[in-house]
Amino acid sequence: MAGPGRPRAFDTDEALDAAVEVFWRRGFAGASLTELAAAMGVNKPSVYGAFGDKAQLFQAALRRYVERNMAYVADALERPTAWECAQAFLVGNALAVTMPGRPAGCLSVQAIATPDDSGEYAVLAENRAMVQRMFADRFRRALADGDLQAGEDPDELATFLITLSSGFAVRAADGTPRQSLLAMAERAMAAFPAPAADSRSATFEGRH
Amino acid sequence: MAGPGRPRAFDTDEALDAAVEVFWRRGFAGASLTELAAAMGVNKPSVYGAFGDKAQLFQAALRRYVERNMAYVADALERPTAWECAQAFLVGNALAVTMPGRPAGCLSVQAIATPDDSGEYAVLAENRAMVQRMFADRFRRALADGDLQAGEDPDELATFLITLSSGFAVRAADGTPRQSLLAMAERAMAAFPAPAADSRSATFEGRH
DNA sequence: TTGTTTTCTTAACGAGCGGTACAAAATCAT
DNA sequence: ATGATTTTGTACCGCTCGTTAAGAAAACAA
Repeated sequence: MAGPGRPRAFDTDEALDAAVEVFWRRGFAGASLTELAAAMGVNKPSVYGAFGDKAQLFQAALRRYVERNMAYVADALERPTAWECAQAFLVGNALAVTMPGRPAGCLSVQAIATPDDSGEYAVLAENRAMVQRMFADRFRRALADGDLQAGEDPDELATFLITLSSGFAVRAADGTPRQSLLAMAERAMAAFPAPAADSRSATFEGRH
Repeated sequence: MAGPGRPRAFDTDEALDAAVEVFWRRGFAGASLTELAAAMGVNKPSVYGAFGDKAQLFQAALRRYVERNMAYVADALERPTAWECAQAFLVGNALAVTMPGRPAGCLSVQAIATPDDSGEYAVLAENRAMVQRMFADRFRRALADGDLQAGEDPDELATFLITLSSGFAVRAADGTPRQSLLAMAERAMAAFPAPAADSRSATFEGRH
């Protein structure tokens, strides 16, 4: 496995995890390479050698974040009904943005406030749009399955979920406690069509 | 009115309006004093002379923004019922964050992504908290008036509204069109207690 | 050993940042 | 006119940013 040349003196996976943490707390522009390199336990030129420039490092960190801290999305998409799918997403998001011992909020929402800073805003917006598309497709399938009543707009329902989760991220960063977000997830589900008559009261029990 | 000294060569009100626009588009950290001064049509030392440092300029811009672009909040708080109040707020917010010819999103949400940049994050979080408190108080009064059914939590309802509006701001900045946000406002109101039996279907008509 | 290759450390680069010194210019009061 | 006072324009300060040049150090292959 090892070719010629001096071996790398740090674990790139651990270093990337540390970078995720810093980007999560500080955002893209707010995270300086000095702070990043220090948190990663590595000198700045080694960061460039291993990950490329700041934008590439951020995108690697975003990928890592998605697969490590947004697993609840894939989880929700596999639920049998559209209603359970939506509920699992909102609850999973509320939990994810209020994880004890991790930065409050969502890297994908908080990392960049405003457009034009570079291309990074587009990367995050595309990430949000992708998640939205996945739920819209799921709801389209639910419509075909008859699991969602005809006349409902799958795109509108997906937008509803992503908008709520974006709000959750902002509020979590403001310090809103987990329980408040879970209560809002439950309330919001009252606006989701066709509670399917059975699952609604049961699934929230014992959660808070 | 005019004391001694050379008279100011620019209109401070117009200059502040220009600063609002820049902070709104770029955020606090993203707006450089060079860009601010250029947009204000003023040299940098004159900005300091008229407004103080960047933080003070930002707070003046925020105050201006609140009174010029968040009038829908005071408007909503004066509605006769809690339900109409909530609906007016969500619709007003959806319209405000998608104003044609103005930056998409909300200055109070977008301007600062992450804490610790200085004290500015706290200023904005306090602004959001204040609005939330105003609605919680309004809903407490509604409870006393019997306008909101007993057992409802005014703080939870207020948090629900602010969370939605934060989500609206993020989504608007992503390019979500006004109609989508209005549809979400209407949908979210299905989760708001006690539609009061009369007003719900009527108030949304002719809006989109 | 002697290259070859890769990573390491140190130190610095140019650019842009928020903020300011300084003197010329424009107004008031006397 | 003559100060006193305030704003204006220019030019600059120290600092931090992302990024890189340069050489020492550590592995492999011959």
